[in-house]
Amino acid sequence: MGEGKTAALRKLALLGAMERPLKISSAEFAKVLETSMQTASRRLQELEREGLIRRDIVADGQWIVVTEKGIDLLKSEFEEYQRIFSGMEGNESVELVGSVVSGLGEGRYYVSREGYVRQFREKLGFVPYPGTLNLLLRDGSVVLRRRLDARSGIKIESFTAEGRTFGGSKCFFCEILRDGCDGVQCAVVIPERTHYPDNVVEIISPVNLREKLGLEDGDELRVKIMLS
Amino acid sequence: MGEGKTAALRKLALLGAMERPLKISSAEFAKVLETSMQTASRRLQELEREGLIRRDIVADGQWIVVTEKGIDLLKSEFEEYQRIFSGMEGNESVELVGSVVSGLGEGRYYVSREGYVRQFREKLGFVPYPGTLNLLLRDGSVVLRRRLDARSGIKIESFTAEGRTFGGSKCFFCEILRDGCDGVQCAVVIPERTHYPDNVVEIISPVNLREKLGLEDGDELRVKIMLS
DNA sequence: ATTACTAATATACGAGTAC
DNA sequence: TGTACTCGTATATTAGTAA
Repeated sequence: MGEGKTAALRKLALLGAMERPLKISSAEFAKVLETSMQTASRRLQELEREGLIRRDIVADGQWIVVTEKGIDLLKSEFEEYQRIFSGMEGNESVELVGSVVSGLGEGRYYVSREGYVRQFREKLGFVPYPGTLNLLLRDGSVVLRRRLDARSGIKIESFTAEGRTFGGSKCFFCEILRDGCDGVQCAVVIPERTHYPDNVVEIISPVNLREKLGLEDGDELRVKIMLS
Repeated sequence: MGEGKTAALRKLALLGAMERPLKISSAEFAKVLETSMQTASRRLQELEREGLIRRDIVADGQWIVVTEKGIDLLKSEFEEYQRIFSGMEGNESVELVGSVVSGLGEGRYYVSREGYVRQFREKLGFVPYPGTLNLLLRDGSVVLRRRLDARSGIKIESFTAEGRTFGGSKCFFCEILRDGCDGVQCAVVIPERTHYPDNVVEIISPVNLREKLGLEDGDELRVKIMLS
């Protein structure tokens, strides 16, 4: 019936077992969890075995207190919910992991077109080094990246020049999560092309990131992308 | 491995499926949940069957969006966590359910003692009707009531009069959750006696609650007790 | 009353398979 | 590639029992 281990821990916390020892019997706890007495008893054993609660068994029940480790576990779930519900109104970020790959040199060409450069300077506040740092996303990050699809980001308009059309894109400020990268302005650029792969992100920055960070193809990189 | 249904729903929400349809395959979702592809697939079926998500299955995956019902479920879990963690710093409350029972008339005697009345007036802001409304707590509420043990409440000092000692107690403001009870000042009184039963609460109020609410023995009543 | 076994049964999981 | 079966096995649950 219940949802298992953390649900049990959560109920104990709700009953105040984080603040002080809580006196409760397995039968009473079973009613709280809406399960059998045996399962309630077993849950308490499990939680104790995993160091999430401390118990003192007495004749007519047990005194229970949630440990630091237990509180940490609850906190991490709480933080997930905070991200879910506060993320809806703004300042949110996504962390992606991927490995450095060489593009086809296309990035270099596109990023330095005058029509783009002017918009980058005005909307991002910097003129990018002519070239993009391409990241091939790891499994889990591909799905996370799709969060960007829901966001409008910073719009870069399409324009015509040299007798052709250069498509629009959207940008998100980001941060390379690596030592010596604090304060380096970066952004991911996501072209609006309908058939753009979803397992790659292109990063631009005023500096040559590849050189500054000594990156080789295949190196893993972690990027924090601002959704707001 | 995972924690089941709501954990799956939570992950979907974290991937942004509350805001817009999320494209994901069972295999990808399996990696997020750290489980098998089959289980991931089954989870999505279950969530759909229970109306927590809506699905659109296409050739290369599925589009998923969390329904209103799903959002409500997540919200209710989020609120539990908020109660756990914000409750720690103050303005918290506990809702108890119990049935009205007749006391032994003791309440009437004690509550009207001058030494108590003076303190009630000063510390609670009202002079109670001479008599207490006794609630025999329901199963689940007995455990919840123990949260009051962790709180100091509003202290009523012991005193001597009529050649004997009248023991101390602590009070908590409360609110009767029933129509026509808005704004009626109430408080629960918990004597300090060591052998006081834990399945009963005594409520005082400037008015005769029994009469005002037309209560009979056995009627169920819901009370919201302020812990701060 | 408790907690916590044991053993029978119910449920959940994941490899294999179909489409 | 996908989703979603089946089916053998692992895990979870609970009635009964012991202490």
